[in-house]
Amino acid sequence: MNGDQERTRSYRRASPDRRRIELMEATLKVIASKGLEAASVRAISAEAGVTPGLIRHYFASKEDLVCAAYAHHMTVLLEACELALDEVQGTPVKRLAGFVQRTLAPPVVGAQAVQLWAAFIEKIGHRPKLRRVHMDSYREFRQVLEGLIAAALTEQGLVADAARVRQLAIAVNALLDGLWLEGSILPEQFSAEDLTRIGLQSVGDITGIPLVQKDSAEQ
Amino acid sequence: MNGDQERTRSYRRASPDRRRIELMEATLKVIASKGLEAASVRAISAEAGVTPGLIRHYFASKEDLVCAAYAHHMTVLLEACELALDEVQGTPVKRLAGFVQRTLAPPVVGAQAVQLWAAFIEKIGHRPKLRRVHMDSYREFRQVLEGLIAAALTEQGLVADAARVRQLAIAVNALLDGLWLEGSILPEQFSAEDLTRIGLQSVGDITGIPLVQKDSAEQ
DNA sequence: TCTGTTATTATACGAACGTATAACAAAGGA
DNA sequence: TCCTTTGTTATACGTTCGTATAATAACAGA
Repeated sequence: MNGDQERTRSYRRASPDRRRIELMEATLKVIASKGLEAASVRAISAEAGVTPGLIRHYFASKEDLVCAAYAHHMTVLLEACELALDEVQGTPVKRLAGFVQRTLAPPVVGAQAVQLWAAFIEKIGHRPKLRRVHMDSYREFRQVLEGLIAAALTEQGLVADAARVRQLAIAVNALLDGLWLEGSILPEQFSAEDLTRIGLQSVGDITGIPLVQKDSAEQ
Repeated sequence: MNGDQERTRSYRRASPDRRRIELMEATLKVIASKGLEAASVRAISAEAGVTPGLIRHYFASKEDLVCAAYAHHMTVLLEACELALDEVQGTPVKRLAGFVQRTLAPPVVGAQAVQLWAAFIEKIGHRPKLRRVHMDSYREFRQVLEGLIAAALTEQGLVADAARVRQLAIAVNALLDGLWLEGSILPEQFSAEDLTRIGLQSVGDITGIPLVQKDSAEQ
């Protein structure tokens, strides 16, 4: 019935780099969909379509795999974020507004994303490696935000020293974090429009940069 | 050497209600200090000073214990929050400012608190009971915030309909969540003064209610 | 003081966990 | 075509997990 070519070949090799990524992404997928408890070595290897022993061939321990998966996840998110930023053309103010909108919409907002995030946050208290990854990611995200805010302030003719820009970035980052969290955890409570409207309005209030046009005028 | 009265009595009974609470609080303590992975039935019972079998006498399963512990934790937090609110006297604006300060300072801000919170958030995606507890807690917290904001707006002579108050409460709640999160996860990055100053300033910007006095004047 | 109730302990069982090791087989170079 | 390399599977070990059941002991009421 079936092609007999598959009968004789019981498995296929993959390049080491490719296999490592497959295992890390399988880890992320299992944690996001089934939860941390269900993310056993056996479940992860099944998701990746390999046998459990292979994990030990690429990672010294399960903890190493989880740490690598987290770092990989953050790297991908950050790169996607920066790529998306390049696509947003226009004035600095419009770039800031676009960034806020992207942060508060799928796929950034989503149940699986927050599940994954919470799973790693829970471990950060005990794992120095994970803490380091989190610190670096947070710092880089905030620096992107500082750049956007500084440029938008300049465009608006507002003056702000570095300390003030840093403070604004911290506040905006916190606001976006909080909206992202509740929008992801309780999606039935907020519509997508609610989230972006509140986000744009509040970021505008905090920074003093109007991101949402008043009524129908001033387009 | 020791009093021999303890020799003959190998254990002490406790009232059912008392023991239930002890087990729930031991659960919270283990999760907060050692993490979810370490929170086994044996570790929890050891923390509570009893044998593992006793847990099954009070809870049908470990999952039941964890759910009950989360609900208990949220109840205690909310009650403490409301009690603290009663202590803050003064004008509605000062009450709002006091509430923000309390939210962004210990013991609300802290590594163990965020660890506990993340552990439960991670489970919410799979456990309807936990999701319900989270929804109720979030709603109640936001309603407290809405009351504070509405009163402060009225004091300032500002008009706002219910929808706008709700939107402001969502934004303020998100901001406080975000500041609380990063302040708890990376305490070395933010001083306590940073956190409250940014919080008061930003909440003031969002709501249009000045919560921090300008320079040294207008006291 | 005795007796009944039940909170608590003691012990055990099967399953699943992370890890270790040896055998196997797929691919590349000679 | 054969041989070497090593990615991959197969199997197994010891531990710890959540849960179940029987024995024990603390306390209340007669």
